[in-house]
Amino acid sequence: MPNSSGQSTKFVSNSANCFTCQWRERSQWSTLNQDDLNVLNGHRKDADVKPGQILFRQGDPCDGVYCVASGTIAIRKMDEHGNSVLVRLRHAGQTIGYRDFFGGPSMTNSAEALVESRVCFVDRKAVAALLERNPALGLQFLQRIAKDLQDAEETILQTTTLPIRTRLAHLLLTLKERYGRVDETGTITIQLPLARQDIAAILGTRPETIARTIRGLDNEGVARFSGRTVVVENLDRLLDEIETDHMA
Amino acid sequence: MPNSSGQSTKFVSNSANCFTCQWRERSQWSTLNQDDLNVLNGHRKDADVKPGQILFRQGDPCDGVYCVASGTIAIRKMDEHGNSVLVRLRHAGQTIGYRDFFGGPSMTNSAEALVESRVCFVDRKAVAALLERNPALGLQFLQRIAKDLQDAEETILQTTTLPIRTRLAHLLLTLKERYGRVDETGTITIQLPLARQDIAAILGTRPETIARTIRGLDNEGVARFSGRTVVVENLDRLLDEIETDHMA
DNA sequence: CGGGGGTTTGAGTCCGTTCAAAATACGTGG
DNA sequence: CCACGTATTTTGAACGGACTCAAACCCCCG
Repeated sequence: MPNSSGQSTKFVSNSANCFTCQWRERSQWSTLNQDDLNVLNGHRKDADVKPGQILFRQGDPCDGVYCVASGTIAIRKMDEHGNSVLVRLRHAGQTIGYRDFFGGPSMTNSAEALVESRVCFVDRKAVAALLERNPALGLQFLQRIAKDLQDAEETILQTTTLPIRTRLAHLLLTLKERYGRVDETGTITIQLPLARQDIAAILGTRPETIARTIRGLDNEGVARFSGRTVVVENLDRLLDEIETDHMA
Repeated sequence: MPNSSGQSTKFVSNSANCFTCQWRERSQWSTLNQDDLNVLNGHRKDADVKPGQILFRQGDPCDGVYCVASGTIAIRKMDEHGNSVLVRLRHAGQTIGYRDFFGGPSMTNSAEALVESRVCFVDRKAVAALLERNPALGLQFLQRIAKDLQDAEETILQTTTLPIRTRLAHLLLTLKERYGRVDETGTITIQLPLARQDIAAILGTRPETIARTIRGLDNEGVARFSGRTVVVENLDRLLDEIETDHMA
């Protein structure tokens, strides 16, 4: 059933450069020395991907790993009935596909650009060679997968216990870290990289519910929404949404 | 808020033995040679844990990893409001706590015996020493965490898309693998290691809902429940529950 | 026999869904 | 730059699955 239509992105360009990549120090590649970097950079291809474009599909063979140079990528998982969720977001500087690189023969989910992005692809053999040369790299991946698992368990807990409004507040708070800007008065402006239906897919609900929930937050002045721009004037109001749980 | 009451299990006994452990070949320790096994066995303690007894709590420092010699252990995660879910089950032959061993300083969830069990504990330093001696061990852990992450994502997908009845059917199917017995007529009998409230905690719902859902399956003859014994006479009936989705 | 935790059942409510339609945003070509 | 077609978002009304609260039941154990 997977890999039903369309084609995955072809990585042919070579305009990026690992040596000058601003994200390298914060990525798992930070452990690589100059020689290693030469290997990495030599086996790297990149591509410019447009919103909606697919990097790879669930079920595709795992040919290597992907690095996000800029933009935002959605990782989706679907079942045999066509149900799907947006499992996680990957941002500039993050790597994609390493779980399946170690875990299984094929991709267990698909990757799609949400906004115009630039992505690098590193061939399977190159990754294997680097792991051989530099054992610390494996530990880096290990720690990242461990973190991903923590996040996934956090998501499980939240989706089964918290109402959608609270989960949306959580999402806004995490998006704030990466896409938010604070002005002198303390007002926060977030440029969402997500369409409404993608917000729905992250929270595991329907677009209609998201529209209503957003309207609710907007009406009550917790956050002002217009298109993909969110303005939060009073951060405490938003924090209250996740504190109180609106249970007790 | 975590680690609120009671005390974790003390591991003092030394009645188990890694060399004769029947699960070793199927575990990540299968890569260890005789010398390595000596290290492992020398730094191992074990304990007999009763139903409801706690191995460790969320927030505890991560002092090492745990091996289930027999029985079933529940891994639970809770948030600051007291909400909790049963994130996964660990059975005889499986290891516990390796995610936090690599990922973070402290335990991100707690472990509790569901039935009378025997569990080994391996000291943090011993695990580190073994990883040093045998790099393949790290890869083994890597693959297991990757698998755990796959399972977690599968759970996320199911909890957000499937109704509880279908999820219960899924759960029964997986429990069948480990706790099921098939007689000559093809009838399957499953001895659940779980109380009703734990089934609820796995599916992310309330005990009342589980009681009603079980009653539904029972009434319709999909599976007969009495206490912790489940009898499935026609496996196809159960499989239909997850096939059709009862959507289209 | 009398707790006491776990399970079941019942009735009412609510949150989120479904289906359908209107409104808005977006991209493309004239 | 505007007009048009398409996709996304919003709104409405009705429905339904799971939750809440509460009581009864059960079973195991002392």
